[in-house]
Amino acid sequence: MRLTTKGRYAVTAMLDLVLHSQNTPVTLTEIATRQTISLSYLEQLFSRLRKADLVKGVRGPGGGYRLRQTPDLISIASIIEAVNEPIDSTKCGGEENCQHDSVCLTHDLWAGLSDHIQDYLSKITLADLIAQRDDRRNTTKCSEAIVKFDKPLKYG
Amino acid sequence: MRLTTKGRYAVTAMLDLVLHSQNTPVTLTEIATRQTISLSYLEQLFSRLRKADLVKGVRGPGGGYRLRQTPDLISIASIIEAVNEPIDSTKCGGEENCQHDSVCLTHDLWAGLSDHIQDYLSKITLADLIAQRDDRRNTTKCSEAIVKFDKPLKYG
DNA sequence: CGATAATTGACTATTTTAGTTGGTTAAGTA
DNA sequence: TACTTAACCAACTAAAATAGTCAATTATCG
Repeated sequence: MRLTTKGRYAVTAMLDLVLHSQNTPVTLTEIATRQTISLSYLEQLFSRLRKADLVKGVRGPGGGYRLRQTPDLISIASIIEAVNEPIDSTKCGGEENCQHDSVCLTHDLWAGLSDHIQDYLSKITLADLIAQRDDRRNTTKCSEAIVKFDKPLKYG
Repeated sequence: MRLTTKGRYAVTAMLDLVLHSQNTPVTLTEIATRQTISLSYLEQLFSRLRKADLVKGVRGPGGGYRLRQTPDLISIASIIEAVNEPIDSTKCGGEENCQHDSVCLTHDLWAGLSDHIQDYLSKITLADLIAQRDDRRNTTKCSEAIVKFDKPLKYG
């Protein structure tokens, strides 16, 4: 699992989507202006997020994007995986010329690390991040408009 | 802490350096041919590794590179940090316009993740990887020439 | 002195990331 | 039906990071 700014953009956008989800879908234009990410780049990212079944696009006026599941079911790992190309860790996978040299050793290390991060991020969901935010709001001076979830949100 | 192929190259090269360290320094040309990394790219990487005091260059015939410390004192984290640009995680650090929005939340997440990986990789040393390799050699069919450390190696 | 190999810097190529442009398609609204 | 909205799509450009090339300098060994 690679960690680049691309995944970070995707997580930011998804978080924005959740935080501003009322019963109506959230448009990419809104997210773009709020998070200062270019609309077209968001389109690329959401194309992948949609294909990974994390979000659902709703066309036409009043349209936008909506989560497919509740935020507690969407892990950070799944978001990052969705936007990144699958990694090619099969360089010396099971080949017969494998000599357990430094290439192989590094491969093992990276695979282990990847698993580790994967494990870590798969246990953190969008809901966790929001809960963390709510915890903080009490102790900080930040005066952000509170997004209330007084009505049950639509998903899928 | 970013995880890219650059750090992976650096770790691979450092591992190769350790595995082929007799009492004489190891040249970049050797590492380049063994690991199929371009010499000039290795030069760039080792320039940084040297500035981070992980290796020491020895000029002239019979020269090459040598570890500064014993392999059990060189963590994977230190290698990756050495070759990567310091990350600019100060986008919304302590600014007054911080609203704990999704940008901030993602920042917190990333910072936490970075710490986590840092912690994980700082506990793995080059010596650990070699030990892992030695464990494996007994159970595999690989017939790599064994690098014996029958003489104490020079460092620094 | 001559060969070796690090050291340095400028420069090029490739890939990834990010953004732009210009459409089409679906759905809601007047 | 016409118009607007906003997803969806594809080709293209720009910027950045990664990877590699080339040429020169410097230290050291024989």
